[in-house]
Amino acid sequence: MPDAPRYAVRANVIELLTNRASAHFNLDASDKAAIQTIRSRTKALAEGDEIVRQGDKPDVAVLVLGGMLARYHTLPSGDRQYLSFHIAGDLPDIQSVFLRVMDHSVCAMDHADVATVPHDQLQRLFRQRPNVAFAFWRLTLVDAAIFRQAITNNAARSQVPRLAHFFCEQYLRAREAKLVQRSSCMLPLSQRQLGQTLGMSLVSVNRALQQLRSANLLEFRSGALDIRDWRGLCELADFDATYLHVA
Amino acid sequence: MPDAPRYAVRANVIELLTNRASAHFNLDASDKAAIQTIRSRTKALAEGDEIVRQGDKPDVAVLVLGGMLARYHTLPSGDRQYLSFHIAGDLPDIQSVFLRVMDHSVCAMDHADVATVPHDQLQRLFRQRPNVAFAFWRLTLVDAAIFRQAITNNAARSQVPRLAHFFCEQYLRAREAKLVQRSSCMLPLSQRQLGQTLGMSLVSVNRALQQLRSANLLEFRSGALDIRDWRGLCELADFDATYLHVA
DNA sequence: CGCAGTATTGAAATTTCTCAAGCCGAGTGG
DNA sequence: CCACTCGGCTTGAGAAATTTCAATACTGCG
Repeated sequence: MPDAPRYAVRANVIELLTNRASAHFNLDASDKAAIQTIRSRTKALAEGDEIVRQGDKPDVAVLVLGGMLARYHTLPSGDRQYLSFHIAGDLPDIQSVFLRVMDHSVCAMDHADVATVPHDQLQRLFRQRPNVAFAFWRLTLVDAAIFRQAITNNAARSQVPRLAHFFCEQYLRAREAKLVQRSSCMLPLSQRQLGQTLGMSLVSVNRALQQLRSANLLEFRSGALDIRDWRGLCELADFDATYLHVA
Repeated sequence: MPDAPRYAVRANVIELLTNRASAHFNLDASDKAAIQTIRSRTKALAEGDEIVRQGDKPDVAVLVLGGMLARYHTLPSGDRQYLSFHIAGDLPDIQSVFLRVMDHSVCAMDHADVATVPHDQLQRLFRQRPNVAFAFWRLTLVDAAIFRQAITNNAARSQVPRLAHFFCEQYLRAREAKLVQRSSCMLPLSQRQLGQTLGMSLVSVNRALQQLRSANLLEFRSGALDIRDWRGLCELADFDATYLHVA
């Protein structure tokens, strides 16, 4: 028997999809009804499980129900570059509906539950319901805006602000998904993985973390991020949430 | 009277749009006919002209007819981080159809000609012709894939391969747009701007360039890139074109 | 209890940046 | 036509940031 459920799984699929889509485009009743026709399969993942790999040609897309997934490039050295992290309600590989070959991989950072939705169902839905298509299109556009910000973060900010900016983003996205409890959210990354996200060495991550801690801006340990001084953190990070295009 | 045209301008709009869209999704005759109803305004830009700025809420999108545009973030220091460069056929800010506020700016790197297309026309077109919507959606997804690659390039590759990778990408995209002539393409960036793209100092760019030159891989000067050894360059850069999702 | 993976620390090695000066080529005005 | 200027390119060298190496804790789990 699989692990005990860490959160309600089944039946969430439609609700998550509908909520997420509604947040991005005005949907009417028929749009929502159309989303209800989607049929998916849920699946439990263990830490490190790869759900799709660079080079694959999947015929389903993944919806995160709980836990955290990551997208990453695999370098010839075998090293990873993490690109983004995904929480409940995200569709980390929805681009695969239109881009046949995966240019990156997707894995679970921790236990996670996902639903897989066949591409053809999604494409049919998008074809019949332009509003729904626009909603998910917008989702992928916000995704791209986040990637742009990551370019700037990795290329133009020095290490401490860079790390701070990353935390701001994760925290705000978690809050948006109602996954923040008392100023803290799940963030199951090791310092090494943080380094593979931000282009920093493990040692540098460690030292940057200490600075953030000792400035009393946040705590980060055992897979959770706890914000102590949001204002201060944003200021240090030069964080402006516009690019997340919330609301 | 404006500058003499450096390439055919008018009338290209529909052709460029149709070609670009067809490259991304199978269009039938009615789809193409619908694209023909698009009405646009053409505009000549001088080097440095900003066409939209971070924070703007534009109601038109831009199609590049000739020359080169760039997208960039402006940092609080006033410094720029370039995000991507765009050539004939590209729609650098099509995301603005669905994301109201610009999270970055767009400027001309050189003389450029563009057409502006009202958002509402595009949205109407997408609503009536799902295939066309899918084509342009896919375009934005390739864009995102390019951003992902830039994250990896800036964060995980050392300076010489990083610069090499950037050149590979620009060259291949130019070739795709039929803008390569005898192994060379336009690339009107100064070394400083190259640095603001790749997160390198001007001096580092200069030294990395010298290495690429002396290894006989390429020439780069006065706004043009000339490839001498494509194989060698790709190898050095660890360049794999999959992410451009050509064809 | 002990292993394995992760975190922490110090110090040397390396990369990269900054500063500063000289060069070169295109455009300008005398 | 030439001196002048300006921006971009090139070069050297010291300063700073960052990585690597290596050794030592710490922690959760079997």
